[in-house]
Amino acid sequence: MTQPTAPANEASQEELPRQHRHYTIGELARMFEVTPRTIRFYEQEGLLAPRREGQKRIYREKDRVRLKLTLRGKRLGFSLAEIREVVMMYDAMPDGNARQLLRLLEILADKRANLERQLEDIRLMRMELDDVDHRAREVLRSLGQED
Amino acid sequence: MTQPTAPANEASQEELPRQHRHYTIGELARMFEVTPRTIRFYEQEGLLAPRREGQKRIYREKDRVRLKLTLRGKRLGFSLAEIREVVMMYDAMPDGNARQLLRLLEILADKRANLERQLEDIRLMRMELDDVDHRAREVLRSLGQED
DNA sequence: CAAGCACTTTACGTTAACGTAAAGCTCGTC
DNA sequence: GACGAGCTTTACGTTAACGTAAAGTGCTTG
Repeated sequence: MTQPTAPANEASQEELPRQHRHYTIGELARMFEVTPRTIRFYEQEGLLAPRREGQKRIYREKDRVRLKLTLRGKRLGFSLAEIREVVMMYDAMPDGNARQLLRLLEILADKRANLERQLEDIRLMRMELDDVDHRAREVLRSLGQED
Repeated sequence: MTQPTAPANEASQEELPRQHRHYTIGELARMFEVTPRTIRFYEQEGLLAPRREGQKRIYREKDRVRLKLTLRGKRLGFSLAEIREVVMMYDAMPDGNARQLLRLLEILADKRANLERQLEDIRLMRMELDDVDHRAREVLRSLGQED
C-alpha cells in the first residue's frame, strides 16, 4: 500500500488557499491541545482517515473539521462510538438507502433530545452554583467583619 | 425534573412532608434509574453518607438531593471527583476558613466557565445536527421522487 | 556522519465508573 | 421451616479512552 514516490516539487509555493492546506499529526495535536496518540486513537476508532505520504499521515481540512467536531462531542459527554455513528452515516449519506437515512434521522433526533436535556441541566446547575457562590461570599463577608 | 405527583384525593388534612421521608437503596435506585451498586459506589467515593439502621442504609431527603445533583453533574460530563469537590466544600462551608472559601469560589467559577463553553458547544452542535438532518431529508425526498 | 527531531508501529499499562458473582443476614409469608 | 425479596460485604471483571515505553524510519543540520 506504500504510495510510490510523491511528485517532486509540488510545495514551495505559498499561494495555496487555506482550504487545501494539510497538516501533520503534531500540528493538529498542538492546534487542539491533544496528544498525537489521541489522534491516532481516533483514527483507529474510525473517526479519522488521513491520507498517507509514505508512512506519514497527512491531514487535510476535512480531517481537521472532523477532529474539531469529535472533540466538541466529547466535551458534551458523547462517547466516541456515538460520534462515529453520526459521522459515518453522514459520509454514507449521498448513496445511502432510505432505511439508512431514516436511521440517521432517528439518531439525530436522539442526539438533539440529549442536548435539550443538557440545556436544562445547565440551567439548573447554574442556579445551584449561584446559590453556593452567594452563601460562600456571605460567610466570607461575616468573617471579615468580626475580628 | 421529577415533579411530585399532584395530590390525589385527600382533601385538606393529608400532609406528606417529603422532608421526613426516608428511602431504601432500592427505592432510590428505581427513582433515578440507576443500580444499587451505583449508589453504593457513590457512597464509597464520598458523595453520599446515609444513616444506618442496623446494617441497612437509610437515605433521607438530603441524600436524595445529593444523588440528584450528582447524576446531573454526570450528565454534564463532570467526573465524580469534580462533583465531590464542590459537594464536600459546600458542606464544610459554615465553619470554613477564608482560604477554603476562596478556593470554593475558584472552583465554582471554573465550573461555571465550563458550563458556558458547553452552552456554546451545544449551540454549534445543534446547528450541525440541523444541517445533517436537512440534507438527509432532501436525499430522502429525491429518492421518493425517482422510480 | 552523528545527532536530533518528528514521525511510525506494537504492545502493555492505567484510570474511572461501574458490572457481576458469591456468600450471607433478616424479615414476612405460605 | 423453607422460601423468596431485599438488603449486606467482598472481590474480581470489564469497558472506554487514552498513556507510556520500546524500537525503528527518514530528513536536515551542524
